[in-house]
Amino acid sequence: MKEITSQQQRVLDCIQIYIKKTGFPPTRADICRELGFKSPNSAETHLRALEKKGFISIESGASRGISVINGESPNDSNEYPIIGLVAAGSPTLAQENIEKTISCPESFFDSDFDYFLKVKGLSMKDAGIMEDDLIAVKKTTDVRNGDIVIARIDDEVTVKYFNRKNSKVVELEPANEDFENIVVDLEHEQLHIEGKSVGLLRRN
Amino acid sequence: MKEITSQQQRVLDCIQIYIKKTGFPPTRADICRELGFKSPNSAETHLRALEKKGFISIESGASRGISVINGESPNDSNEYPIIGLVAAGSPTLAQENIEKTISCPESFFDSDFDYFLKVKGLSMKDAGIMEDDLIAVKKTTDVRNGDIVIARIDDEVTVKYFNRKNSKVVELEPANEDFENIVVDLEHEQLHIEGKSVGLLRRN
DNA sequence: TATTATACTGTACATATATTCAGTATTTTT
DNA sequence: AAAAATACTGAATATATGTACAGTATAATA
Repeated sequence: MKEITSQQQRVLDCIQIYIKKTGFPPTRADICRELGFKSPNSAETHLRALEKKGFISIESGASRGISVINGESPNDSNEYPIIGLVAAGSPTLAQENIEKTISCPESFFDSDFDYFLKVKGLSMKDAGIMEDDLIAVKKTTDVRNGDIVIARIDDEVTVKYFNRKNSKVVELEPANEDFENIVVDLEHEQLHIEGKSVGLLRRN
Repeated sequence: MKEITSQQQRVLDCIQIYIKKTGFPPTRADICRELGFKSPNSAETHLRALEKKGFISIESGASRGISVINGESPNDSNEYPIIGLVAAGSPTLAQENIEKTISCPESFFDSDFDYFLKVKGLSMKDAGIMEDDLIAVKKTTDVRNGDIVIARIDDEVTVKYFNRKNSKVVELEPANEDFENIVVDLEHEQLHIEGKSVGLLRRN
């Protein structure tokens, strides 16, 4: 994406503000009125430049056919389910496990994520994870030592620090001295990594 | 808001999907194409009905001048500033104190809020508030015992539990035994309550 | 039973709108 | 020094689009 000029930035801002106010994009004439241009071609050339540089896309022939690419607060807001950390059973996205959903921008956390997990218990207290906190979980098995993971052994789901000791042993470590490490011998037990924490949300 | 019919719901869904896909609202002809109508007037009458019932608003004369009222994922997403908890100086919304902004739905936390405060130090560790966590702060002086407040004494800003001992003394209590209570004698010191915490956001 | 709302087709037309062409001038890049 | 990009005015035009009018039919309401 090339550099934007200050005038082009003004036009881009104008488009975004117009959409925010009215719900639909401006015409060339609208842009002229907002920014004081006297010819619709002034807007037109700016739009062409913005399109060429990748900031907007223009649907040819369609009136108001402007859409902002990577708009800072576009309709990229999605519904993410809140899943309860039940004692038994993996956190599936099946309807019956979903307590509620939260509307949240896609790029809200540093990494993208798939659902919120509602925490039970205080085993991760010293990591600042309290009861009823919502952990933003990214579904992945690609985890590293020190990551906070959502792990499942048989039907038991827990949130713990991940620590691979060697090819055969993984330790799941709580962040609370009242709890014990869970040592998993991969030769005799199955360990499922459901995902890892990429963020946390607490609502008082 | 009156009851919506199933056909009107189809039209409303069509509009929202169209906007999500293209970035701008559909024309009457677009709606006809999507839903199989053969006359633009079919769309027109549905639009009028939806407007009358309060689901959409129509800008008269403007092409594609449809905007959805209370759209499920509308433009209710606002920019909230992140303010650093500087050792000295109150957290004002002045430009120089704003590190960044976050796009976030207005009703994201249980109460509305005004800004995010980036936490320094571990004095509220046992309340699950860690270094660099973002506290959602609602500007208010209406705080109660047990609330987590953003307090300022002279130029020192801290996050602590609020505890009013009596009419003359307030204690600000950390959630970390390594820290001491701050006892404020209101007759000799000025205590400013900047606001209280209504939520927390952590980005790994 | 009369009236209103819903749910369409089909035609027509004024105007809202995108878009091209012809200029002028300044700045940036090659 | 030439070429390209930027930043406009002004006029012209094809068409995209809203919208009104004329019908038909069924369901809901008063």
